Amino acid sequence: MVARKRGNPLALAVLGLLWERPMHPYEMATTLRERGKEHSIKINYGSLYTVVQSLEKHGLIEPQEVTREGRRPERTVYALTEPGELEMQSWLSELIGVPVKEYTSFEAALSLMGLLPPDTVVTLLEQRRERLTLTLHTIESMLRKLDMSRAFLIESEYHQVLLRAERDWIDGLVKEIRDGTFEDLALWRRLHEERDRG
Amino acid sequence: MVARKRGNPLALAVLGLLWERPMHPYEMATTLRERGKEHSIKINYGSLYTVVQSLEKHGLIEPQEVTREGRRPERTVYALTEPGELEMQSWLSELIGVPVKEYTSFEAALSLMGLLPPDTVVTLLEQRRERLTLTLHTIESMLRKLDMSRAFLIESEYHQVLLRAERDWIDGLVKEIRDGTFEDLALWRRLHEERDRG
DNA sequence: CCCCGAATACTCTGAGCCGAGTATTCGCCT
DNA sequence: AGGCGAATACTCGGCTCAGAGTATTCGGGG
Repeated sequence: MVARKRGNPLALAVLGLLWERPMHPYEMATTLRERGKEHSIKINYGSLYTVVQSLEKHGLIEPQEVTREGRRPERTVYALTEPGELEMQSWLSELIGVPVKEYTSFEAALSLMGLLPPDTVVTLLEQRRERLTLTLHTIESMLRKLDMSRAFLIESEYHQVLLRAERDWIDGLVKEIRDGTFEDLALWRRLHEERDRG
Repeated sequence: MVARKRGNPLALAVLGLLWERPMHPYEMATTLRERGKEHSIKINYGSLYTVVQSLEKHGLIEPQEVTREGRRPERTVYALTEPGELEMQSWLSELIGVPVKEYTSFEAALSLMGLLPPDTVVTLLEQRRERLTLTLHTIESMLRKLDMSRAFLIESEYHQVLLRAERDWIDGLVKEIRDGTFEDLALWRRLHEERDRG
C-alpha cells in the first residue's frame, strides 16, 4: 500500500473523534460544531464524506454497524482501527512539531501592492486595520461570555495573537508610508503618476 | 457572463505581470521566481496554465501573438485587456482591505492537541520553536545578502513578524505547561494516564 | 390535526489544483 | 564529435473540494 497522503486536517479531526468513541459522519460534523472546532478546521459535508471514505479505504477506520432510525437514511457508524490510532498520533505530532509554510492571500497581496498607488494602499491598509480590530473585539467578547476551560480555547488564543501581530505591523507600515519614511516611496509614487499620464 | 470566481492568487500575479508588459506563460513563471515571489505565491505549472486559460476565457487577458524560436514549442504571448486591469485593481484592493480567515494546519493541530499527552505536546512545541527560530535566521541572512529595495521585501517582513509572534507565544505556552500554570493540566494528564492503563 | 420550517443524513457534479511526465534544444566538457 | 545535464515550454490525468441539492422526519403553533 502506498503511503497515505496527509491532506485535509478534517481527516485528522475525524480520527480524533473516533478515538473518543464510534460515530457516524453526520454526528461528527455536529459534534465538531458543538465544540466550536469549525473555527479552526473547515468543515463541510462534501469534504467530510470523501475524507471518511478515504480513511476507510486506507484501513484507518472501519464501519462498525449500520443502523437506521425510523425511515431516515441509514447511518454507518465508524470505529478507529489500531493503524488509525497510530496514524492520528503521528500526523498530529507532525503538525505540531514541524512548521510548514502556509500561503495566505494577504501575503500574496502584499507582494503585489506596488501595482496600486501608495495612497490607495494606505487607505486599504487602514480599512483592514479597522476590520481586524473589529474581529478581535468580537472574539474577545465571545470568549468572555463563553467561559470554557482553557484547553478548548488554545487555538483561538493563538489566532488572536496572530491577528494582533498583524494589526500592529500594519499600523507601523501605514505610518511609514504616511510620513515618507518608507524606502523608495518617491519611486513608487512616480511610477504610478507617469502611468496615469501616459 | 457570470461573476468571475476569485480563486488562486497566482491569477492575480499574472494580471500584475501583464500590467507591466505582455508575456508568455513560461516567462511569467521565471519572472516571478527571479523576483522571489514564489515565497509568497505558490507557483506551479499545472495551475499557471489553467489560470491563464481561465483569465482568457473571462476576457481579462488576450493572446497577442504566437511566436516560435527555433523548433521549441510555440509560445503564446498574452496581453492585459482593460477589464483585466480593472479586475486586477479591484481584486488586489479586496485582498488588502478585507481580511479573511485562513485555516492553517497548526491552528487545527492546536485545537486537537488534547489528543496527545501533555509531555509529548511540550516536546513537540519545543521542536517547533527551534525550527521556527532556524527559519527566521535563514530569512534574516538571506535578506542581508540580498539587499533589495524595501518594496520587494514587504511580504517577507510581514512573514517574519508572524513567525516571531508565533514563536513567542509558543514559548509562553510551553512555560505554562511545564510549571503547571496551565489550566486543567491535571485533568488533561489524568485522561491520558487512565487511557494508557485501560 | 395539519402545515411549515428546522433538523437529519447524506449525494452529486463540476471546477480547480497538483506535480510528475514529455519532448526538445542549448551549451559545455571532454 | 558526442554525450549529458540544465533549461525551455508545456500537457495530462487523477484527486480533492466545495457547496448546492435531495429526501425524509420531527416538533411546535394555530
